[in-house]
Amino acid sequence: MDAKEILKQHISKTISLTDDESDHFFSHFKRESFKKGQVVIGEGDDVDKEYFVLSGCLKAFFVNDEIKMYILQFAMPTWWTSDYGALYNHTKALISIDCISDVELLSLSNADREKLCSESHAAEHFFRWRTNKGYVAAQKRLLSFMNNNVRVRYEQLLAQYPELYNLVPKHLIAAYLGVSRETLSRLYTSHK
Amino acid sequence: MDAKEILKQHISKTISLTDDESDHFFSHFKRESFKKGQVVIGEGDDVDKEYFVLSGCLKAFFVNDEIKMYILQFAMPTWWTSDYGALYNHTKALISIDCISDVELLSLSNADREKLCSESHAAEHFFRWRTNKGYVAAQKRLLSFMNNNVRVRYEQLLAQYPELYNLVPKHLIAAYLGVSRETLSRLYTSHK
DNA sequence: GCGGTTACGTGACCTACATCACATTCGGAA
DNA sequence: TTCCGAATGTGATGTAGGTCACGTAACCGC
Repeated sequence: MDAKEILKQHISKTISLTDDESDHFFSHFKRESFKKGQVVIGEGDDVDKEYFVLSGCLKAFFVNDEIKMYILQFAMPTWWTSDYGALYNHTKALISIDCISDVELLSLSNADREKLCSESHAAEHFFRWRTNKGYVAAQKRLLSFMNNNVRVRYEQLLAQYPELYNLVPKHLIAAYLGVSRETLSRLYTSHK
Repeated sequence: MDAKEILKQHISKTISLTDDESDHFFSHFKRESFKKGQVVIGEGDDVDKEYFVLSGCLKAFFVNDEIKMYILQFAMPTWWTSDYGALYNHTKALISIDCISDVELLSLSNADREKLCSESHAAEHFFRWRTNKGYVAAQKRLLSFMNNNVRVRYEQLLAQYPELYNLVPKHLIAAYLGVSRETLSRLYTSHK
């Protein structure tokens, strides 16, 4: 399935567009390819674009004191990712994004998103609902953080995204769960 | 300042409306008053409305195993609150909301919000940006949770919302920070 | 194929925070 | 005013998870 088709199917879950509208929407995106390990957004960068994942997996993360890394999101196909704080507020990136595997992306600039939204009520509607869902998911994760211990959070993560188990190294899973790699390692070796 | 004026000033930070448009927008809201301690949304309720706070303070919280309470949000004047997961997905409330002080609210039903958004591109734009900001704030809080210990999170909270110190009991501050009230108490009594 | 970097496990020990128990203070209702 | 429950402080002790240290195995570039 080609890039346009993947994007089209994704947006059609929220809004209906004619083929012409869909083409117009797609025409604002730019295809970008990255190799495993490449940096898409580095800390301190100016952030002008957000990204729609066609294939592969990225991580959006924050590094504290140049030492500890916390992963905010594993971005999988049909997910959107960027440093939205920096993108919306026109500040330097605090969050970095790099590639866990080779990836294919569609990028959309801040200006083009706003252009699409102002031209098209439907586009505005789409982006409203995309963020609504993201907001609810973020609240849910926050709650899980407060409410559940590491073992439960680990099991929930794998239950929801089983493909992560083979796709990403364990120390990154630990960084997503907010624990040390040693603690995560002990979770599934120690019985009970 | 009356309710309409408060709401108007709030939305004018994001979009420009004529007086007529502003009146039309406001006409979909219903004024609601609650006394300290009253429940606005209870766990298990059907959720049909979201709320804009005119005055007072509410808490949006989750109770685990009928024992531990975690506060997701202290809702202050000009903030919006609801169980958005339940509201958007038409499921029963998992989050409860009640009043820390006497409260004046403007309620907006799900249907009226969608009506406003479909009638008015500007309204859709407003709600998109409202959620965008909420999403960024939720990510920031998640990061603070992973990155900072209780003392730092407590200091950040009071630095950002000093009024909370006198307004809400400490055990609720603890529930927001995700720690026991005893631990919070020891933070500011023990030196250093 | 070699050498080094990365991933991962594991033991010993440390620390932040939770839990339990109890005392004290304070605000609101009768 | 009196009383009761809510809010708060504080000691003793338990525990999840962090940190440090070390070893091994897999992977990657040259």
